[in-house]
Amino acid sequence: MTNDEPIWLTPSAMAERTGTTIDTLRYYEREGLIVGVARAGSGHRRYSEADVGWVEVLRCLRLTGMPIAQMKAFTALGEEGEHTEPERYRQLLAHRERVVAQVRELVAALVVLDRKTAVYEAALNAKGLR
Amino acid sequence: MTNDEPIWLTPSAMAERTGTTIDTLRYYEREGLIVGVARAGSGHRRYSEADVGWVEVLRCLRLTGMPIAQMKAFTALGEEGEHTEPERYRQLLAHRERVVAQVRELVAALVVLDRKTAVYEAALNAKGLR
DNA sequence: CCTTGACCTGGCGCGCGCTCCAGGTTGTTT
DNA sequence: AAACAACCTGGAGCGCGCGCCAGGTCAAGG
Repeated sequence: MTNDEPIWLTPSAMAERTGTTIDTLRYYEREGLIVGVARAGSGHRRYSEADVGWVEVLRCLRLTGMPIAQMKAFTALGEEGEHTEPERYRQLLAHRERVVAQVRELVAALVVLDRKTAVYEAALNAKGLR
Repeated sequence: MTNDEPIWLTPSAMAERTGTTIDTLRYYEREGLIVGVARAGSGHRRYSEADVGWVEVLRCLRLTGMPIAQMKAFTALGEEGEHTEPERYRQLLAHRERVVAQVRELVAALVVLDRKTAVYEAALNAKGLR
């Protein structure tokens, strides 16, 4: 086992890896969305690969519109232990359904927008043809 | 031509029809997103069917993430006259592309979430089987 | 030894999109 | 006539999700 390579990430590296910012990472940690971040002797954060994975999950949840408060609850469950797995699973499935609904809503909106663009196309064609 | 039936809508009826709130409608009007709303002698708003159609477009734009400022610009173009049609068309197409990108992002996030749920399923199954 | 830059904590600020409130008018119902 | 609901204007307030800044520490390079 050799682990003298940079097996961890600095805050800036972490931000780049996960497509976030340092400020957001600190904010999430303060809110309890990221727990157990290691520290160097200097007090500087040292993110593990596991942290990367977790932040990627967090990003998915945010991107799909989950409020911070809910992400907090979800994270807290994870901290409570294995016995909360069924509940976490349930929450994830519920959120998944919301995301599917979002997609449907977006697609429906696209249809409306397309009707609107069609009107413009017709108008512009009419001008072209006259 | 008979038009003594309720050919227009009161603010509350409008809110219900378009799935918004009275406050939002007033806000949009103040921001210039809705123009030329008729008034009764009392000063009360009287929305037309054309208004309904326009608000539905506005809702689609908002639902798909267009900022108010951009909707404002789009509306202003419409007020400027027919010669802005090509530009409005262009903006609509550009926005359409952003929406498609959003959908793709959501779907990608769904995939990640599904991987996560799969982990829970595996864990829960393992428990069930032991 | 001095500079430079990445990082620390704590907390304030902010843009967005509403949402709500006060204080007043209108118009319908009983 | 009195009550009640719906509407008006102008403006303040708010929740969210960060972003930003001051003032200080730490580590490495020249």
